[in-house]
Amino acid sequence: MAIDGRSARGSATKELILDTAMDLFKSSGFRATSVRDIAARSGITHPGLLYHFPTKEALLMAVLQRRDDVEGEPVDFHGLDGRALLGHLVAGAAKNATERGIVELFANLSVEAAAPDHPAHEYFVGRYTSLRATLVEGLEELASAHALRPDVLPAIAAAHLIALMDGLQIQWLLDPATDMVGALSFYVNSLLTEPLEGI
Amino acid sequence: MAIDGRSARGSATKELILDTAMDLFKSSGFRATSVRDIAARSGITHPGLLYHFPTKEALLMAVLQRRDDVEGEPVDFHGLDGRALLGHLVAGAAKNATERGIVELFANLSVEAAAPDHPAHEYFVGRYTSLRATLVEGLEELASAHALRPDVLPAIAAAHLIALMDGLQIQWLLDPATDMVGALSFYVNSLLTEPLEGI
DNA sequence: GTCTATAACGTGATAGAC
DNA sequence: GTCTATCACGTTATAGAC
Repeated sequence: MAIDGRSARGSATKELILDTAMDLFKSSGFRATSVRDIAARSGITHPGLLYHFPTKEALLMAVLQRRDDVEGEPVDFHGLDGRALLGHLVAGAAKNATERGIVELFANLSVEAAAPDHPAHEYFVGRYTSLRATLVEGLEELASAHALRPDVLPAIAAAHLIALMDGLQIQWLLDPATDMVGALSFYVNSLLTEPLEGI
Repeated sequence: MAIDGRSARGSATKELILDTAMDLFKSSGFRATSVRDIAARSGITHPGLLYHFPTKEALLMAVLQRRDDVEGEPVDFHGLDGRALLGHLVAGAAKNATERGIVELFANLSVEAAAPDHPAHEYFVGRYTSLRATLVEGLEELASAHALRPDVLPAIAAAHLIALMDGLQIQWLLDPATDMVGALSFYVNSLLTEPLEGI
């Protein structure tokens, strides 16, 4: 809403801190990264950092929010037709398979944030609710276009798709030989009367 | 191998510590539980505990091992025919839905243990490998009995089943209204020519 | 507004008395 | 086998200089 893109989000120092934090969260995970580490790599001391972000968890939330704002990735699938939506899902899995750090981060956070008192709890609940709703919508659209096999229930298939993405990530983290993309696209195609092109 | 069942596993104090640790790991998770907490609830001091289990991680491994020994649950599905195997999978999900603490514990550990240097890494890799192999075996048996729909690939379906169990648990932890058992049994029945009785 | 210095606490782990 | 005492470290948070 501001005229220059910077003041809308905060100072340059804030941006630097956010970049550094995201890097370290990716490569080392949230819990294993200390506020001191992030501060040192940002060229300031750790209380200096805590002036900008009062707690480590506030910093985490800012990183997550900015990732959504910048990449628009996690749930911003609206406006796509059903087949494109499923294609993006598979493409997202393929992209994840090139970034182990961020997969670890989100896998860890998803389960950490299961605790109702976790600072990112509401964020993840909203993220999952929104993604699920988008998927149900896309699948229902496909159903009315007779592009879905007749025994597919959109509500259940949506839960399956999300569960497969999460669960396959765990298997892939434990054993990098796991073919996340192959397993996911096999399921996607099992929903459709006509297979998705190019996968 | 010892004559009385006790000395095979350790002293009564060890058993008490293991019980207490499992309780606390279930209710608060591994990382949020301190060695001091476990020791206090066991009626000893924390160096007293560390005499029996030299590190917190050694204690964790002992808890995991004992759970396997006592319940024989996680991967000891051998000797079951394919349909019974799938039934036990669904029954396990139903049982999990009554014990939030242990679902949180294993969900947390699965992703924590994705790090190759985690003390439980090999344990979880072995656990997943073994479960997957058992499932592939059971599904192949069903395939040769023509009990499987013709387009089902055992290797992929096995990965799907494990991923669905893990992924649905995450959704259920974030939103307890999630129907883990329904979603899992729907997938199981979608594999079979004849639906599983009683689900 | 921004940061340095420091506090106050909890953690896992160890040394050595009993 | 269990204890007291202590260590070194990481954590969040605050007081106050610039």
